[in-house]
Amino acid sequence: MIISSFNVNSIKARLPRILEWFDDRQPDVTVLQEIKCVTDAFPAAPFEDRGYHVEVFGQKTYNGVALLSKTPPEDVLRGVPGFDDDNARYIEALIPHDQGAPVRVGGLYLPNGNPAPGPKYDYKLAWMAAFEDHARDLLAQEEAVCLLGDYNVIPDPSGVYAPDRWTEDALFRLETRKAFRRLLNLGYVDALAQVKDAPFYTFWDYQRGAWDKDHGLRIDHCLLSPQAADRLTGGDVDRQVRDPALGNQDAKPSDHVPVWISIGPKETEGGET
DNA sequence: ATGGTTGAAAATCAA
Repeated sequence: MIISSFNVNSIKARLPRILEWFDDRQPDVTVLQEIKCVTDAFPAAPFEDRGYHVEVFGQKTYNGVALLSKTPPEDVLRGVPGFDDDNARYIEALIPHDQGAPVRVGGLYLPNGNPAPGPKYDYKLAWMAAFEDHARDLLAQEEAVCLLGDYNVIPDPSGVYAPDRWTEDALFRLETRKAFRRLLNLGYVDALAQVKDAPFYTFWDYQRGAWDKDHGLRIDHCLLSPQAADRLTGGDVDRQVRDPALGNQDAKPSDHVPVWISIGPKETEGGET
């Protein structure tokens, strides 16, 4: 079962390229971030035509997340429990697996937090604290859990093209990295780091020719509970989706690319692939 | 040191 995440930076502006990627990757579950539309305005039809169930947590102009799955999702949840958030940044559902135990999938769009320090950074840290509480509660259920999306966190220096230039940025500040590390210390596994060799990136700024110079950031992540990590069979970053010269030319690329992992029916011999 | 780009929206704000 392929579980994927894609910060699309507007579902409407990106639709031709998103559909092209869906047809190539054929994910069983996808979470989308920054759809930038209200729930009723989400273009569900082309996804439903491809056999997906569509769950949306929309917002006007900014943010907005969605969860699309080939099997009907159960226990759909919108927002991080117990956190009073003005923004639509989290959606979660229990997804049946055709051969094994179901996987609880949470899709998140963690606040950017810049400029730091300041109120926006305080909001980021508060969001991370609430998410940590929820992630801890999920672990206690002893299920296969996959929490993926745009974390807006660079976990370590390998995740940024010039670490020394980013030490004061909200995505890379020590306090941000420590909050991310606390999630891992709960018992979650950074799945992409398991299946790929560093360095690799998932985002390239639109400005300053970042793509051409490969000035990227690793900020989209997939965290797995032990029960899910034991079933990890693969994963990758679909980097080609960022190339303006490739793919459907009816739309420009997002500044993020899709990431995906594969979850098998049961525990794999020796862990990974 | 500044500027460079994109999207939604209607002047800027967020990224």
